[in-house]
Amino acid sequence: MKKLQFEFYNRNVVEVAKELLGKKLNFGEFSGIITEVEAYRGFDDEASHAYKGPTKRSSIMFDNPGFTYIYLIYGVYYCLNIVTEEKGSPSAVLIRGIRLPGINLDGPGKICRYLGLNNAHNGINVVTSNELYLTEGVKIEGFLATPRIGITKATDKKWRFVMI
DNA sequence: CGCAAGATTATT
DNA sequence: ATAATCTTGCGA
Repeated sequence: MKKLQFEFYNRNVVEVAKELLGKKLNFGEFSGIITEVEAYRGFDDEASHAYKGPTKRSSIMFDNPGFTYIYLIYGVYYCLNIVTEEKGSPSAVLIRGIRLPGINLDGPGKICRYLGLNNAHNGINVVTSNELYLTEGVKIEGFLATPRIGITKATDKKWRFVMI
């Protein structure tokens, strides 16, 4: 199946987040439908890792779209993001939920634990990689927009999107 | 150099 | 409600 191209990711992060719902996430032998995402954008979003400018961890969010951003949270769980928007415009979509045949994964930590994603998979180009990439998935009925989970700042932004 | 807080989850 | 557990980021 054809991979989602550079142009898909090179757009407003909120738009990309919404459209990622129903898309298929392929990693090795795994292939699951994305059911829940959150958008994070630098500069005007206090909850973003990129809010205070590029750092060692968040600098990839400032770079080209279509790359993975994987980080360790609370020293315990990894979270998978896809970088969006043009170089210099920090933003990323956090993958919070996917559905595999026979199993439902809700929560970014569970996804990475189940799939075996870790910092070795940080910075993968999902447009060209054959190990980790996204393809067209299912047509969705619709989605809900809610405040994001697990953050203490910018909770007024409804940038969490859940597939119905 | 030291320390507090963090885009989470399982358990009490 | 809280522990687990470590990297980042900020202050001294």
